[in-house]
Amino acid sequence: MSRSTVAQILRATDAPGVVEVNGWVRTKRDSKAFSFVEINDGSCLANLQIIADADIEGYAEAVPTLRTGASIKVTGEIVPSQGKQQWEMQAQTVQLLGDSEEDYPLQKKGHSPEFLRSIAHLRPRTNLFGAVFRMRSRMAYAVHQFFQERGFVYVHTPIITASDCEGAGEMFRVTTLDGETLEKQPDEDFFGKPTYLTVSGQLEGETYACALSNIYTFGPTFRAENSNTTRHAAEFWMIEPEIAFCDLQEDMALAEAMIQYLVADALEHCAEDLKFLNKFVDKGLLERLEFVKSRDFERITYTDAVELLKNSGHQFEYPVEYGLNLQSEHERYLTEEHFKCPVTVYNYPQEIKPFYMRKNDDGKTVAAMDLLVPGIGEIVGGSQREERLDILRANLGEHELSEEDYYWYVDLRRYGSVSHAGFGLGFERLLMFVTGVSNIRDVIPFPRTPGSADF
RNA sequence: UCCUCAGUAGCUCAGCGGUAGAGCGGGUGGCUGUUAACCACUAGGUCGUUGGUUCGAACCCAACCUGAGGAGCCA
Repeated sequence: MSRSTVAQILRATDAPGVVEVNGWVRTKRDSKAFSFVEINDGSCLANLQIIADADIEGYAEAVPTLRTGASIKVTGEIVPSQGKQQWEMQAQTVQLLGDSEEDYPLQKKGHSPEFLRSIAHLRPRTNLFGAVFRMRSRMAYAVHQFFQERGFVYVHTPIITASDCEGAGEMFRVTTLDGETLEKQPDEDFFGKPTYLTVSGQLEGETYACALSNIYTFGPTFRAENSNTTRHAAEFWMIEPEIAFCDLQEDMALAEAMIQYLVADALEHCAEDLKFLNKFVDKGLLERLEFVKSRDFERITYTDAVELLKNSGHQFEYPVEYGLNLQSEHERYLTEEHFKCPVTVYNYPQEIKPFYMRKNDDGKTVAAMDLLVPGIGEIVGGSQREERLDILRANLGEHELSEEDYYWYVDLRRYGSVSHAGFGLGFERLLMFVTGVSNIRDVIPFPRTPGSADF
């Protein structure tokens, strides 16, 4: 007899016969002579309903005291259900694998996401988190598929780094020294110099793009910002492609194509989970995803966006002025009110952007872009990189950065420099967009946020 | 970091100055096909912490802790 997953059984077109299945009890309903037991093994959203007659092997030991959360092994024949599901199991034997104590916190009823965060080790057993994390896995696979199909090379940039990708945020210090030694003898540290957890693999990624042409990274990223919002985490996963012989227009096109590819992949491969999320989490989800999949994204320059906002007649809390950063409310207006679709804003004033972004011919702006989506805001940030040696050196000076620290980055411009561009896509923000889940802490298994690193 | 709101049973919440409540979950019993099953009975609480006001505080005041939402920073 073969061991089956719930997904294999429920997706069968022909009756699978007698099988063994293992899982965790979601709910049980007793009658006098038999019990209904529903089990879930995470292989899909739906449960398998098991009919356990009171006289089968193992019933007396296992079933009467069976509680939600317990793990069981059941064998039996898969038969058409008399109820609303297609298949159910007529059990022949049942065995308790692991009892669940009576204070098991997950109930059949809905729980708040805040409560479920406090039991992050058990929340994957819920429908919501099962759906989210199956989709997380599928989206990670689709990211690789998207780039591999296009001939991109996957590069593992370092987690521990001595270089700061300016503009990316505060860094976590990595050290083996105690506080006092760290202050007095920093050169005695493990690496002989101050080191940090990476805030971006971009600078290292550029070096590989300037050799392998098209590369991407996909790995954990760390920001020590004291950010307390629904879309920031101290540890998150980021995808950073870097493309040689590429300008900003191509860069934007790649970012847009990637979002559409991932949305289409989710619609095709996560239909059951999406249907659930559409029903219980975000009623407009499926409609929005279908829309994003098929419709071209909008593009607007920063300068035009500022004009548009100024002339919108809309009262904003914060001022709209050339040279100021666009606030959340401005970005929301663009993507949610005005265009009502994803929008890429590009060509930002150089004063508000980091040293490595390429100066445009107007002398005022740099070739930067942010891709904004409704409900979340910025999901992608990218730019064409400054490939001209003299201008890059001048930029370093203007930002009071030392060329010594960045010598290897500058070298790329000394030996066969080429135009190149790239972007960073926040994997969790993509997941929020694709699942409709509104808090980043609910799309990463064990979220790390200021003051919180449990589990 | 700033602003706002909230902490009462395992969970969701009611009570808002006068003896601590409900539904669900748990336990016990019943029920021949259920689907968040149903019916009956039952156990379960330092009302976030500390201090204050009051004859009396879950309730009013202060500080702190924890959580959430918004802002900034960004992915």
